[in-house]
Amino acid sequence: MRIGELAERTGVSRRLLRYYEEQGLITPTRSPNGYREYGEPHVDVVQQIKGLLDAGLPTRIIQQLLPCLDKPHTIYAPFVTPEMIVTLQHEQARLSERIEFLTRNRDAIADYLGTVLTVSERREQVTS
Amino acid sequence: MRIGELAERTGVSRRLLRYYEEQGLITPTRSPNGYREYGEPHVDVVQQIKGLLDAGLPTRIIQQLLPCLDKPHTIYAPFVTPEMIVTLQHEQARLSERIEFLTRNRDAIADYLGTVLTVSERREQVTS
DNA sequence: CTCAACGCTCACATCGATGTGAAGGTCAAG
DNA sequence: CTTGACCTTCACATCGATGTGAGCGTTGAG
Repeated sequence: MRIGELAERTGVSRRLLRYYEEQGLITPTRSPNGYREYGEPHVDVVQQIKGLLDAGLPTRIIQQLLPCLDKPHTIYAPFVTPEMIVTLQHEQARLSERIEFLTRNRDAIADYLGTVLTVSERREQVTS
Repeated sequence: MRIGELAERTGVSRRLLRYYEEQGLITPTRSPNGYREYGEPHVDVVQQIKGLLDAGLPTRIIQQLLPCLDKPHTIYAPFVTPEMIVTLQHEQARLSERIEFLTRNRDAIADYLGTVLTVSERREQVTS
């Protein structure tokens, strides 16, 4: 498919799709006329990128993460440098921290909403 | 305490502390000489802000979140507008999505590392 | 008294993610 | 053959989060 369709199906602007490419996150092939050609898998990858991006990860990191995020692991140990492993472990830890932090905050909001809604409910009963 | 100490204790630059204030996230008092004066609780609040910020939330949202993130809920239902509640619920849902997404990705990395490390371990045994 | 270390404001710079638009190529339908 | 809807590249603009530094006030120690 071409860039327009991919943009529509992923909700990511053409501009950004080209940007992701420029950042080395995706590498579409080119038709003879120079148009970018994307395959079906690109839809998921772009969603992935989008998600990681607005989770606050920079493209630099995403680039390192992507290769190990597609299900059938096509890259084996021989191709993975020790530095890569360290980076991954590091990034994994950061993700865990992030998750814990967000969970704590979400739960705090839940608490708050729980209290607030209970109170306004009680008031409703009184005034009715 | 003054801005320098707070910066040092939170790892957030003076510049950013002033920026947070400008965005309405913290409101230090002022000494007679015009210096900002922070209290002990500000340390935690700033950490909170920092965390939410690099989890990708914009200051605009953080501003709405903060009031319901301090433990003793000092603000009750009467002061909470229905719009606020809707915003909070919305933001809570977004946080949940984010958490799920990050968790999936972290687990994928864990998987990958598991595979990779197992393989290189096996190779180690063979070559040794 | 003076100097270093801090504070203040203000403004301009940078960086990454995005938008927007110009100038032009490709192609299918009328 | 033209027109409209795509595509291309390139460049400049914007936005939020940050850095940097100028110019100036405050304060405490030597």
